[in-house]
Amino acid sequence: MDFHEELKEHFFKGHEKYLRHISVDCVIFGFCENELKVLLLKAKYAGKWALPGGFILKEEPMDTAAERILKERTGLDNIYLQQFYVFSDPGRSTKKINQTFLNNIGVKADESWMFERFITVGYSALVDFTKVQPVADIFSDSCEWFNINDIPNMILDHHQILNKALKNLQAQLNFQPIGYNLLSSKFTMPELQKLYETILNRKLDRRNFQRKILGTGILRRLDETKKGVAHKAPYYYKFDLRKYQKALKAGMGFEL
Amino acid sequence: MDFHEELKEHFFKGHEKYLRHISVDCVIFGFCENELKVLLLKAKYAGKWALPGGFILKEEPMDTAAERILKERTGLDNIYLQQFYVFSDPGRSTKKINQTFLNNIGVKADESWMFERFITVGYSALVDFTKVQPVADIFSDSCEWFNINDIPNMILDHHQILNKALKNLQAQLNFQPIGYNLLSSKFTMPELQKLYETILNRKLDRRNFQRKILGTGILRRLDETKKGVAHKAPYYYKFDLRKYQKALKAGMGFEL
DNA sequence: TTTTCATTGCGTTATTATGACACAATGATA
DNA sequence: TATCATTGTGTCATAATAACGCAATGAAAA
Repeated sequence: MDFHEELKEHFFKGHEKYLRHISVDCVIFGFCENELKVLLLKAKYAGKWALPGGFILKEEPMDTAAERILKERTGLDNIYLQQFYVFSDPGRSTKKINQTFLNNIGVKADESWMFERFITVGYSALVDFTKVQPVADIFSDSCEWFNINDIPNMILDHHQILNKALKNLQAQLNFQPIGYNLLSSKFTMPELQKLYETILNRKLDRRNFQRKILGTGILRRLDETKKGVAHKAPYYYKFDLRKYQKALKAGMGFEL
Repeated sequence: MDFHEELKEHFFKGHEKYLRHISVDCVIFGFCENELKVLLLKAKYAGKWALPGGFILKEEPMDTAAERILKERTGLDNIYLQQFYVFSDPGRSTKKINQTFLNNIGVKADESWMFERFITVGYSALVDFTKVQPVADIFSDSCEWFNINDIPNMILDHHQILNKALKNLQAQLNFQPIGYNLLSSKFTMPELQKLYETILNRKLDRRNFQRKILGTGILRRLDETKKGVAHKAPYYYKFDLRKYQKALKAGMGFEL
């Protein structure tokens, strides 16, 4: 099926495949070069950016839909993913954008399930930046990482969704271990601290941070140190998966 | 419009009024006689109980839908209400219950938007028990309070929804003031403590509790004491609304 | 009237957690 | 070989927390 056929199919038959009025939008966080990043799509004809999103198949669990979307945009499986809020403004509709879209590919349409109001469930994902291969979807020209402090214009309420996701992430940081999903398998203490500082958007005391993190017992220090740094070499650490999972479930009273 | 007509209208025309596939379910918490209660409806023909729920009008914000449902079941306005989770199992459908329901009122039906899969958004409400007048809806025989530790059989995943709401409430207790919505306007310290103990399901030290709660500054002690108790009379307190609201927004680092 | 007793208000103390900071060790670069 | 940014480890004062003591209250029992 060629591109036009696929699009027409989606606009005029999509409601036979997907649930109406409900969508899923993903805020995909990555960490790179000491900066917190978010993966965005450039919506065709909207001239604005958008969160990776999609719809729920009629027999599909919502979490699975989010995983599917994540997999399509990043190539990643088995990702830490959770819903964080539902956005339901009655004005949430991409009618104008989608009509322009159809117009530009030479299709006149007054009606489509895609023009209707959508309630969207926000999902938050934490991924290993280095393992992601961004892939655009059929509504988008490109798929790129953006610094959290340098977000472009976005369609609809996507900026609000992003903000809520960030606040959610910040709040979680005090109760749950986070780094496992955002860092590579081994990392140094300064790297982990930078991650926390970036998410919380404030400086932390190096020594107190180390004491508290190690106090939780979720880290295992390796005998290996980082090579090629022009100063004392920091140790590498790994997460102790067993204790990490335990801390995830039990939560950890934790004040940074 | 009589009862039958109203029901048939709902089953066969409801989708013109409401969004398909989406519902809202409310976990309504009250506090009475030192026990945490939840308001449930007895679903006709299901023989089981259910959370008060409903649907979203096509042009209605979801929060407004939840408020509307709450108002209809309790008579209350301006209630503390928040979404806490979305439940989306593909098997979430009241098809069987609703078909029995229609059958019993003499209507044969193979198709109705009400038979389809529903994704439901869970809302949690905190209300003043003494002000509630429980009212059943057209799908229910009765509307009653249940002790949180003595919940009857419930339809679908409503038990899971209730559990999630309770966990959510417990988690909030450490960061946000709660009592204002659940207690009458004036109350004693032991009453407030009982509320906390009931929600958290564990004993708290009387003296430490008082120190911490007062430390937040959200309470104002009245000059009045409780009358007619066979021991030292406790003072009455009120919430300092200004500081209470402030604490709601800012959160309060708080460990019980 | 007096005594009893469960409960309250207000307090103390030991322990633990937290924030702020000092200092020697490291290892590539100058 | 000296320099220097950065790391590992430790200290100390302060704040928060848990555990508990004791006198005061006031209706009910004696």
